[in-house]
Amino acid sequence: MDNFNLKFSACLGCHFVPFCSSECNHGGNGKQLTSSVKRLLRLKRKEVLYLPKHKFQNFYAIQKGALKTYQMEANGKELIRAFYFAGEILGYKAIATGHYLFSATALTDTVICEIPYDEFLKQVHAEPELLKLSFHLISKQLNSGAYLAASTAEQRLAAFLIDLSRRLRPAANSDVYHLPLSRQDMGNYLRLTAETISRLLSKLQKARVIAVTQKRLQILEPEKLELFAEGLV
Amino acid sequence: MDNFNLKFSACLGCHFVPFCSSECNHGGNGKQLTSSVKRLLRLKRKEVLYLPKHKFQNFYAIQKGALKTYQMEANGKELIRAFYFAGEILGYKAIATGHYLFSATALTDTVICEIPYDEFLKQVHAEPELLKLSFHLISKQLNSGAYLAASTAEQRLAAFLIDLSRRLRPAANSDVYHLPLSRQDMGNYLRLTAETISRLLSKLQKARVIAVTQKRLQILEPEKLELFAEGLV
DNA sequence: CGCCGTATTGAGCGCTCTCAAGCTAGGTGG
DNA sequence: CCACCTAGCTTGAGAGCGCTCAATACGGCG
Repeated sequence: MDNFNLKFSACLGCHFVPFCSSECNHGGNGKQLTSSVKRLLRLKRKEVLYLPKHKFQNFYAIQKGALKTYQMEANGKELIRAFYFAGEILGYKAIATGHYLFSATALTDTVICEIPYDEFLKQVHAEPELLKLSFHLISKQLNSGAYLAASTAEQRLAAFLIDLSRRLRPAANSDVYHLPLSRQDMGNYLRLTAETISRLLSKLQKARVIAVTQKRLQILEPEKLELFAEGLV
Repeated sequence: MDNFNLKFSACLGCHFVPFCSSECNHGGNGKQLTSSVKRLLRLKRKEVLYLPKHKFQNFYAIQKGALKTYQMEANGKELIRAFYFAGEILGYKAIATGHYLFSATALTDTVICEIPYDEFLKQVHAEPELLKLSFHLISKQLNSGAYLAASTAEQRLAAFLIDLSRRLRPAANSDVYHLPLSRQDMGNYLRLTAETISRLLSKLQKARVIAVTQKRLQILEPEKLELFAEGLV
C-alpha cells in the first residue's frame, strides 16, 4: 500500500472494487484508504481473523494470501467450511446470524481490507447500481462448493482442483499453481483423510492428468480432470 | 385466496411478507394481489415450476405445499439440492447466473406466489428498511443444509429430521409431522440410498427417539436426536 | 547436518452400497 | 366388500470404497 502501482495491482480482480471509491480504481497517491475500506489488516500464517460468536461488523476482502474458515466437530476433528483467496470476500454468512459462525485463520501471510457492514449498506443505498451487484455477489456464494455433494472421493478431489485452478493465479508465465494448503486441509474440506487425498493425487498423477509435488500443482489435462470430476472415468 | 382469512393465514410465517403491501399484512378484501406478487401459481404433485437454463426472472414464495430442486448426475442418479416448504423462497441462487440451475418440481399440491425480481428490486430501492432485510434473507440461505457435511449417515439423517421439524408445521394440536417426501427423496438429498434411510429410521425408532410409519413422523426425544446429529451416541 | 512436521504407501477393517427378497398401504375393478 | 395390483418401504447378505493404524520417505529450517 506504499505506492499506487502496488495498490492497484492488489485490487485487480477483487470482487469488492466497485464498492471502493475512485482513488482505488483510477489512481491517486494511494496513501489513504477508500471510503468503504476503513482498515488494512496483515495476518501471518496461522493467525486468526475472527472466532465463532464474535459480533458481525465487517466484511473482509482478501488483497493477498488465503484463509480458511472451519469449526471443530464433536469428535475433535476440524471441518473446513470454506477457503478464501485473493479478491474474495468473507462475512456474508454472518449477516443472518449477527455473529461469525466459524473460525477464520490465515493459511499464508495475508493482507485484508476491512469493510464495516454499515459503510457497505450506506454505499449500496447511495448508489442504486450497487444494489444489483451486491445481490449478485452474495448469490454467487450460494453456488460455491456445489461439488462437495459428489459421491466419490475422486470426483470431489478432481472438482476441487478445478475450482482451485479457477480461483488461484498461476505462477508468472506458467500453468503451475502454488497450493497454500496441506493435504490435511484438503481432506478436512472434502471430508476425506489426508491419506486418501495423497493416494488420489498419486493416482491422478499416474494417469498423467496432473503433476503434483508437495505444494506445486500443474494440471496437465483439464478436460480429463473434468471427466474425473463428473465420475465418467 | 378467495377470502381474507385464507389469504392471511397463508401468509403467516412467510419470509416475504414484509415485501408485500399492506392489504396482505393488515386486511382488505384479498381479491387483488399485492404490489410485488404478480401472479399465483398452483402446481399439482410432480408438476414442474422451472427447469435448468430457464431465464431467471422471478422469486417464488411458497404459500402452501413443498418443492424440491434437483439435478441429474452423469450416472443418471437424481441429486436433490434443496427442499422448500411453506413460507420459504426459491430463486436466490439464480441471481448470480441469470438462469435457474436446477429443476424444481412440486412434492405435493402446491400454491406459489410469483415475485418478479424487477419488482423486488424496486421495492427494496423504495424502502431502505427492506435492504437490510433482503441481505438477511439471502444470507440465511448460505447457512442452510450445513449438516450435509456431517460424516456419518446417522448424523446427517438425524440433523435432517431436526431441520424438518423446524420447517414443517406439525398436524393440528400434535407433534406429528406429515412427511411430504419419500425415503428415496431423503436419500437423494442426504447422499444415501433409500435402503440406508429406511434402516436408520428403524434404528432411531428402536432407540425410542422417533416414531415413524410411512409418511408420519413423531419426534419423541428431541434432545437425544440432537446427540445423534452430533455423533455423540 | 539433524530435526520435525508433512507426505506417501501398505494392510486390514467397517460403514454404506448393491442386489435381492418380502412386506405394507392405498387404489382399482369385479 | 374383497381380491388384486403396484409403488414404496423394510430387511438381509455380501461387496467395495474410504478409514484407521502403522511404517517409511521427504523437505524445510534451525
